[in-house]
Amino acid sequence: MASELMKSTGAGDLRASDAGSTVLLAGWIARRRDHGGVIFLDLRDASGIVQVVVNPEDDPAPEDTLHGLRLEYCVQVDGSVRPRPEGTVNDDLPTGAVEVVASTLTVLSPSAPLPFQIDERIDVDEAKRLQYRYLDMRRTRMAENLKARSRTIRAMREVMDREGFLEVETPTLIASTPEGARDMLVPSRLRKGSFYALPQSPQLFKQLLMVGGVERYYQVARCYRDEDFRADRQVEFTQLDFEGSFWGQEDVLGTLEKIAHHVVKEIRGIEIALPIPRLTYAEAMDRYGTDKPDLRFAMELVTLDDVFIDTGFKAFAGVLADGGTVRGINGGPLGLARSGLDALVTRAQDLGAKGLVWMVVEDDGSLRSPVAKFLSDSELAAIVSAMDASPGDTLLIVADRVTTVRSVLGALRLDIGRPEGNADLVFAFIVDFPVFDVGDDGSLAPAHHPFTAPASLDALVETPTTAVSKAYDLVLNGAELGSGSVRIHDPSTQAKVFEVMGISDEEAQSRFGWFLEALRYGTPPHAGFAIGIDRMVSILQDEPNIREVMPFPKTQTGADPLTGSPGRVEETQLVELGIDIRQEVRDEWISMAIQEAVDEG
RNA sequence: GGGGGCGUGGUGAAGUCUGGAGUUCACGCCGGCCUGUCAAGCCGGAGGUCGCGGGUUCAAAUCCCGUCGCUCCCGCCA
Repeated sequence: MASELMKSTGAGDLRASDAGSTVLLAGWIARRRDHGGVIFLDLRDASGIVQVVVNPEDDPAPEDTLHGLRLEYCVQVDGSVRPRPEGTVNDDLPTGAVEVVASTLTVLSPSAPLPFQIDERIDVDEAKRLQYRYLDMRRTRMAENLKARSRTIRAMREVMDREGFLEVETPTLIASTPEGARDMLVPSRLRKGSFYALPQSPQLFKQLLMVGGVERYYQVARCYRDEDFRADRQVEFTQLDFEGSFWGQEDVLGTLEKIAHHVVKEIRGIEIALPIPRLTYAEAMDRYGTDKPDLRFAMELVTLDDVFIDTGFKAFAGVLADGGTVRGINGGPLGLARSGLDALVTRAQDLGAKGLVWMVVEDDGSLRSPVAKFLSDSELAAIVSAMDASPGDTLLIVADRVTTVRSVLGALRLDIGRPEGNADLVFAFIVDFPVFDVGDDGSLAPAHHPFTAPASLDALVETPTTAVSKAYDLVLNGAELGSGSVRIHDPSTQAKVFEVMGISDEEAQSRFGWFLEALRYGTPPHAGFAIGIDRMVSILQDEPNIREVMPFPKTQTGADPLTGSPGRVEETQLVELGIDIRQEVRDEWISMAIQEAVDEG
């Protein structure tokens, strides 16, 4: 039997040229204006909104049904499209030139009173939105974000297909190889006491694909990292992961430029300038105080060590004598009152600085500042010159260890900086990342996974603290969109890198033995990248956090208010998995159950 | 693990600093009127243990302590 036709066209697709045609619509009542003798319904479906005119005397449905229509009822309308009468055209609606006169109206499914209004103008509490996400996504904001997400992924696939990449799915139940972030673990029933891990990335599998001769791989990959949440971090997230054989850094960055260009064109309808500018890690840290600089504005950090080399100002002299540095940013014409300047000082202290020196350039070129009296005329003049300061500019100066100065000024820069001109989306590549992050105490911590190729093996061995690797990031508007690297493809280099990183042969064999074995069979040179899709879409959509572009995200404590996950499970399930919950955890469950019972009365 | 913000009828907000009757505004909901509205309009109505617990006080949405939830940030995220 043929399926029953439930709708013939999208409500939002109707235009003046459709006038005269008969249509079958189905959707939800977004708004109703019941005048008694005539009822106007704004019918919304996935395509948009159109006005339906219901005349009770046409008998499209029983009178009490028509006047009983409520918001978000799911209805079907059989009717004819006609131009709106003179003077009633609604220019705010794409369909505003026409309306549909209902000949038959059927309630497919009534709606209970709503927990919140499907209304763009109200910022409903997000916990409530997540609990009723299926209603939230009827709102334009979520509906548009889901569409943008889909179009972004489609645009990415278009580039990958065009470039000859093979889409390959890698497993999501894998061996745990803890590499920094905590793994999400899944117990095995067949092997009690053993656990799978959910992948933090398909890293080692995609490298196996290169060994396997795939040459060009990509995947829209769900990844998991069991760390704390942020506005741009969820435990579960999605990446465009890709890798190429006989590839080096230039091939990867070139592909990223194609992806960025195509995605922005599809989502924003604009063409970004290529090539994407590049900064080395060292340059980025030096000029912007961060490895993910927001390049929509300049406001670069200026080093003032030379200016204060013989200063009589004890605070600066002391810092310089201890091997610290004095640097500043020209905040431009901030026009702050004393209270605003004091707030910046407090902010700097919250960020870890011992203090913040502010200076305002007066009309005559002199500097107004609490510390001006401690500085010589030549020092003041040198500051103005070094910071390219003009009358009205506010200068912010921090003296401390270099790591502190960078992080504080980098953060202040983001606080006060505003996009210049029509800078909207500004991408950047950060290249030449160090192999190790050097702590203030001189300790070394690997900055990347141990499969990242060093720029020079000799340099890595001889001067590990300054050695760089063939690792690179893609940054957009101050957010890290993703990371990649050229990988190590030869076992002897891999062994050396493990050694430098302090990973013993035994440890390497036990954790990655299966992978190291694979490297022995003619592994091609290869390189790749992973783009955080959630972050990219959230920025393209001007959203403040990635939850807004995820259909069913979790809250900051890892819970889903809709389904109640994570939840406790039956004892029988635990027994089957060979999992024994400690008594102190059980006690906690009991006290939480009591608390919940109390909360519910 | 730590720091900040928020929690008030179904929704959003004001009230909290400076204690004095659950007060106010908008939307929604229920009933009535209404044939050109489009955030329809007009009339009437219902609806709240001010997240929860404890304390101070003659008196607590308001002050104090604790706790839960949401959120932003630090740590963490090779």
